Amino acid sequence: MYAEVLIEYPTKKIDKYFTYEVPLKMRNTLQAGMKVKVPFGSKTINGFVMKITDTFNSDYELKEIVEVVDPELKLNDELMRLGLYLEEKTLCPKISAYQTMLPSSLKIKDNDTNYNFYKTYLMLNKTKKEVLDYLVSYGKENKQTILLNTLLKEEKVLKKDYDSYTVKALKEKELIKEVKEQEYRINKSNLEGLVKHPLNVEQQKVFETVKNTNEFKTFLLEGITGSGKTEVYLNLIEDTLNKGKTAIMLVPEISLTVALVNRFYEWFGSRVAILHSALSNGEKYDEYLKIIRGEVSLVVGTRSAIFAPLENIGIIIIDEEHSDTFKQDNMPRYNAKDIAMVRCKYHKAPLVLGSATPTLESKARALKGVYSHLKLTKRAGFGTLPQVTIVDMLEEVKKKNFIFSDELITKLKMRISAHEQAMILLNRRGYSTTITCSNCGYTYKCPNCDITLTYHKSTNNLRCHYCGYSISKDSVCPNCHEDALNYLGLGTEKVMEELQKIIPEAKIIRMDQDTTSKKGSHEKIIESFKNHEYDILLGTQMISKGFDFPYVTLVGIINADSSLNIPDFRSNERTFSLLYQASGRAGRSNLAGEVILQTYNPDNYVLNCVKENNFNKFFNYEMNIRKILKYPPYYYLVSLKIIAKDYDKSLENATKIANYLRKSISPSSIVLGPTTASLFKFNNTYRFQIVIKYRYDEKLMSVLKYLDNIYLNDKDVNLEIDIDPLHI
DNA sequence: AGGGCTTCCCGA
DNA sequence: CGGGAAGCCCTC
Repeated sequence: MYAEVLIEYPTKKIDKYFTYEVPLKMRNTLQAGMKVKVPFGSKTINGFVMKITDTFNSDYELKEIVEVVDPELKLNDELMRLGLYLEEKTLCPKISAYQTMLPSSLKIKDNDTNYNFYKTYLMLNKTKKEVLDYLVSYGKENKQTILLNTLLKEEKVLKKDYDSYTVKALKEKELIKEVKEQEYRINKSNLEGLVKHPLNVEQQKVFETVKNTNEFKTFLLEGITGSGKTEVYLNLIEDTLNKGKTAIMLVPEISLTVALVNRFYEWFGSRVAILHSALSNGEKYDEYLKIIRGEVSLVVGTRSAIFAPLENIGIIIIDEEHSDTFKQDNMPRYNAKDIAMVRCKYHKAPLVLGSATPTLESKARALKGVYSHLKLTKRAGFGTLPQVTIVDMLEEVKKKNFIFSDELITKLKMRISAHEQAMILLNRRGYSTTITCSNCGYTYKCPNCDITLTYHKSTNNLRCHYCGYSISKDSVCPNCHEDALNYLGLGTEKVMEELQKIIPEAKIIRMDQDTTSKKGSHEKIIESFKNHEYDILLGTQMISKGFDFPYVTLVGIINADSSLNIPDFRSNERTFSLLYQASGRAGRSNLAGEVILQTYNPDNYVLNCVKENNFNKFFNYEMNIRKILKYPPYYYLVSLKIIAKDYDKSLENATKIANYLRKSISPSSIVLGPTTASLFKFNNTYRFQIVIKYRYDEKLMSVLKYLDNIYLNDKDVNLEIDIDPLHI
């Protein structure tokens, strides 16, 4: 008996089957889909069993599998096939596909850690009568008798709640014993306070439509902000679980969705497992065990939760389907939406994609009838859509208002004195984005990347937001030694400082990457703002996502147009979605909401669509651009990045690849480039990019595979292929 | 990926 | 002629 094993080094070079002999003792237990330890070269490392075979015909000597890492964590047939699909579609090593599916705690480096988690309990070691007799004869009361009395009433108690001396004494008298029990680190029962809001007519209709689907079908649920999509999801999941099936619910980022997750615990309690990157390895392992053991029927999580090893899936829901986070930007470059489709097809289950601002791809498919189009057009409850005002900052600058318009300040003051709350969004962290010397023109730049360094005042240093490089700031220009350093560009730190000066009575809290680096800090900030400990929440786009603050009546957006200038064909779409989502934070209760967009381009079409709360108008406008420029959803894209330490080598190879592509793929496909990639110099490597636009190209995949293979063996030049990239 | 083995270049 | 760095190739 032999096993075909993949070695756990995620490199294409050794991503092939190695044959091992299965030792006698494993012949009944070993199965495909299990992790094993195998001798490889000079050491023992993790491997992954792909196949069990009876025959082996080659002449080299085989080694034996050492042991099974964790026989419980075995991938089922569906996921094994999904791994091969992933390799095919994203050109990733097979092993990295399987590594994404299994909890990272089982990767090589943690080889010897036992992730099972135990708690120690104390129990009586004698009959109750014997203990009672002992207590009577003992006569007095002390810590020991208190513990014994408790154990007469309760079967077991946690050891750590009692002092070790008492426990030791009673153990020596053989009156009590210790027992260890495996426990899950996350242990939620149904949270208190469940309120099931009755569905309104629209919600009910959506619910009924999806609920009665017993085949694979993709639904696009387009619902305006505050229209109660979550309520529909909860009902659909409940219905699915009642049918004895399981469900996956994907959200973009869990740390920002604590309230949503709690809502799931309220409804489904211990039937929920959560999976996301902020969990510790142990927590992930436990949640995974619950799923594998069939103890939960609902998995709520981020991107990789789409691989949850559930059986009998009855529905998959992807909330905020327009979010970029569903696509992984390193190996394997998969999109959870694609995986969801494959899994739903396999299980003959419906897939629900929900958003207020769906991707153009999804909406176009819905309009074509490829997806079934569902709509929620009314805010549930009291809320109304906010009034949006565009403020022309060119006019404000004439009045010497460089950051805040008069209107925004007046309204902020008004809202605060009315004891309401406001949010201010600025999509840049730090203090100022550039420091330039006005004497010699020197600008601080990252030595590894081709970008300016951002100044952080709180730490008094300059940082590269790409590679993390940081240096402390000098008091004079490091080049000409003049005291002429200028702070250009706005960051959240500076906006906070200025705002506090203008409205000293306001209690402001800042939320961006710098104030949320600690675990649980998101939650803390959100909680304290929700409890009205602050008047203003100031932050980057992380404050725009799905929060529900009933007292927020004003949202101000500084530099609303800044993200329009990013050279990416999706920047309009992203800007619209960001501004629309942010606007949606205002006026979610019976208090009317208002949004102020500050911009230097007041006539911009995208901003005016936001002002009108008109996604359809934006959609039609943007679709037209995409059609003319041959971008998705009219064309598919592939991006190739050629990365090398040496500039000439990078360009030379990029040119070679582009020429080869033009010759080899279908003439109907378009090859653009090579051009410098958007991050041209990053971490001391030079990066060129080629973009392929195609509609249908039979040869493309095999050509890409061929190129990918060639560059495997080139140690100087790296080729990264991204199929259906979200950023180019 | 990482280790071991070969090759290649330079010094006294 | 030796040593050390750099390149190459194998791992079931």
